[in-house]
Amino acid sequence: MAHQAKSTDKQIDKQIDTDAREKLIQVAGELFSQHGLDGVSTREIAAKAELNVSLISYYFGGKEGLYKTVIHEFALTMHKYVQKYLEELTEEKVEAKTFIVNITQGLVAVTKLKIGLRHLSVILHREMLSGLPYARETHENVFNELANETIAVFKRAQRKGILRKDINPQVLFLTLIFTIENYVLQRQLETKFWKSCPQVLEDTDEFVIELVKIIFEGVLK
Amino acid sequence: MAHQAKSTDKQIDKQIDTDAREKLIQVAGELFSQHGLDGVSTREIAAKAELNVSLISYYFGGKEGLYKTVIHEFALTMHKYVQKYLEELTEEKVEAKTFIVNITQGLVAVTKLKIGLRHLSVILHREMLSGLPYARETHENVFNELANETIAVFKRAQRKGILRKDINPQVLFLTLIFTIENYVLQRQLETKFWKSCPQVLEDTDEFVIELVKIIFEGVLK
DNA sequence: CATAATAATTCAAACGTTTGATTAAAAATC
DNA sequence: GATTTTTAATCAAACGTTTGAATTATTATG
Repeated sequence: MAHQAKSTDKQIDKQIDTDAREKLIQVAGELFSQHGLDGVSTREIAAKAELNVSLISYYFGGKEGLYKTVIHEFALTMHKYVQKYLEELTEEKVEAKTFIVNITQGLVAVTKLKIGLRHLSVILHREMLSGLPYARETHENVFNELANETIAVFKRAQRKGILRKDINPQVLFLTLIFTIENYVLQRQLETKFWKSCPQVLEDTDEFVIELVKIIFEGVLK
Repeated sequence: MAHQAKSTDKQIDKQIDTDAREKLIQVAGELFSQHGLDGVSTREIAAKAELNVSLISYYFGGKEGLYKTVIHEFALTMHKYVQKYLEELTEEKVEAKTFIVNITQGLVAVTKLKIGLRHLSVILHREMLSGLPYARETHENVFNELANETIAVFKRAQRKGILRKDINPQVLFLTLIFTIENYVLQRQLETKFWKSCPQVLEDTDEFVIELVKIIFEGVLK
């Protein structure tokens, strides 16, 4: 009952977001990514944002509302990039010569986008561990679409003789996306999770190029 | 000050664990894996275990003590298997003929172990996202050891001409372990995270075999 | 253009509930 | 009968949220 208005038909984009609203989303994103929904109190968020606690209820209807908003704003940004990425991939110009280059470029783009939105990648990953209680819709709309299209590209490449036909395209996709997902997560941690692999994780381009080399060309011989 | 005793030099293994103590660890493991440390209350744990709340303080010195115990017991189990797995790998019998078979068997073993300890895999993964506040020691002792030894095996295989020398062994390790880690996590979720890949995730052997095929033999041509 | 009326925002204080932990008594065990 | 285990009752602190007043911004009016 307390969160509403601000859109009077005209002037929608003039002041639809107050400074306080944006600040809360930004600060909450950082804190939620570090400690999870239950690990952060509304008072902590308000204190770090230097705003009054009640503004969380005022703008978002409560703590959960703020959390959902953080995820939703992330989904919007992610969706744009994913769309753009998919449009290039779904072209029928799947050729042997440019295939590896296109795949690499796409993976680098997705990886860097996830790194840019690292806080929200962590939040979404934590959501996954709990069964997506607050991010199910976001995931289904954005990520499953990416999965379907990418797997379709692989199947097309198999038909054209670019990829081995005895490779499971779904496992191929999972291998790529799982590796990139964890790479982004580990990269953003202050604690180096795998002490044996320090410098490898610094340069994203280098990592993705190595990843593509391993997966597409193989490791043996 | 309330958590102690129970080890009177003799009779260590007779009654070192009470029924109540074991029940608390088991129930807490499930709940912590579902909702995280901050998402579960001591009263919830006690209620599900059908025990009194104060037993958590009595046996573990508090909620955090119970949480650490859950992780520690996991580490003990994991450490045994990792040791056993590494002993086989560090043999100097790295031969081209058996290399793929050995690697595949090792990966299947680790994957199935992680699936068997799925609750605790989730807890440890959540810990990772928060910077290992309670599981740093566990991770450094158990998992970095696994990483070092595995990477050493790859380097040895490179020297013997089994693996390509222009492959980064660290990225190779990360690709394998990241993929398996996420495979285990997704597998235990009731929510199918990647709707496009349903049946692929059922059979562990099949998944690992496909993974090894992709990574070691390559996907192109 | 100044002024009144209205709406949107911010605030300190307080609400009732839940939290993890403690206590002292009761029960069980040896 | 002494010790260990379990219980119900209780605690202060922290929780998310609500409140009603104060402040600022916007719109309507003369």
